[in-house]
Amino acid sequence: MKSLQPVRGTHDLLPDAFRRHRHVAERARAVAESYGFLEMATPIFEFTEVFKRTLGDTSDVVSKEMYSFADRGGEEITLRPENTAGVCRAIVSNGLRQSLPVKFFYDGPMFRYERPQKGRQRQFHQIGVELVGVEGPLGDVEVIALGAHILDALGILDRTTLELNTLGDQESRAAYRAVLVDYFSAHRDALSEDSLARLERNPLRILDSKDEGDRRLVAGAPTFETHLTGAAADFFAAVKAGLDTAGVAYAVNPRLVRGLDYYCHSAFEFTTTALGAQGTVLAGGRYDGLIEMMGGPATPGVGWAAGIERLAMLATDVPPAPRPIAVVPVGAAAETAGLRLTQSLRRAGLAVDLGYGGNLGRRLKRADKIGARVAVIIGEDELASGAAKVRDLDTGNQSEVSLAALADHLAAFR
RNA sequence: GCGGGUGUAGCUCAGGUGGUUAGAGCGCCAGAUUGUGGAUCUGGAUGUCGUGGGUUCAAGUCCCAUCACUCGCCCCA
Repeated sequence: MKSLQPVRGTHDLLPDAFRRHRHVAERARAVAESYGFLEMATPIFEFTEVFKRTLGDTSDVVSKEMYSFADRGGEEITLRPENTAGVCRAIVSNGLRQSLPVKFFYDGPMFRYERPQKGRQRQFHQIGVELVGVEGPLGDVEVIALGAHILDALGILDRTTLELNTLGDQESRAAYRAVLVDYFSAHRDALSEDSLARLERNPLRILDSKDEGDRRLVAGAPTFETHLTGAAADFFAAVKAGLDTAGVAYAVNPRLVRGLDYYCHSAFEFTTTALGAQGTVLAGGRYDGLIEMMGGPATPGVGWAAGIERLAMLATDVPPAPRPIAVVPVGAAAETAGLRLTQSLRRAGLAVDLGYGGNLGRRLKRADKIGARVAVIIGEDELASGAAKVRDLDTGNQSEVSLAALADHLAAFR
């Protein structure tokens, strides 16, 4: 252990930050449920094979970003870098192919061994949805519309752009890939170093290169549109028409490409310019071949994931911290009565903070600092008279309320 | 994994060309107010100057390494 620092790229979530995260997750869950997506969870680690077989050996996630280790039994284990593979594994493991289609929502930590920067951490959190067992474009439309709806519920939809593209079916993609390789190979000397590597591993990736020279080449490159099979073109048209019907605005970006092997047909990204180099806020696509790659029967699927940290940085309307009622006992005799009173108020459904020590002034100061709405003061006088002092900490008004009537009186501050 | 920037108190930051006891504001603690918070006033404590080496009579200041953060690339949420 190196001193008392957290591991690089990991962060503590103290209450203020945690409240933002929780707000994002809760809003998202509520909207997802309104679309019929049910929350579920898979383990945060899986056999390494689950990710290796689905993400593709050449993807950066597999080749350099996985937290992998051998456990005590010698099993090769990996902390999940994303959750789609785990959810699909769970569908097969639990025999859920009997109940397709399934609609899942999830929320949890993911792990990637990356160089941290703004909006990028080694342990981060994602919410996401997976719709498995629907092969038609209506599935894509619903999943994308849900993403837009959640962003809207978080107050950030108007600061994002939905970029949409198609990666076609197997046939289209193979044909286009071959044409692209020919084109870029002919201009090899003009390609950037990064793109030369892409040419070997994932030539489609060259399309969204940020390099100036690459972009000039890309501008003259053959487009995917002209290489789509009729079926793939129809599928894309149906997705666009569905989004129009659902009232979801989008911009077709022919250069949008996904890095992971399992995507086909729809690829989409909600992007923003508010997060520096990390523009993607919510992204996903269709992955019809994934379960088959994993060793299961061919099963279509479509879904997306969104980074909670990124969403939390953009979210508006984050609720303020709750304001408790502070019970302030004065003097040793009142401590017991204070505890008894506190517990009875809590059982009545109120949020109550019991002051822990010091004189009256100190305890009121503490009550003020934690944002208490009212302070209930009980000392010897109050015990004798059977009525507590109730002090409104916003206005400074103070009144006497009989102990028996306290819970009802305070109900207004629940 | 590659390149740039930064690291001084809990937080935000000052500390010309090395020089003796390292500062401010906010926050924190105490008192004015031993049964009344917030405002004000008075007083107090902050700290391995990220860490480890080196140069020097002398290092917060210069050099090297390392760690962390940060910006960009790769890639991605």
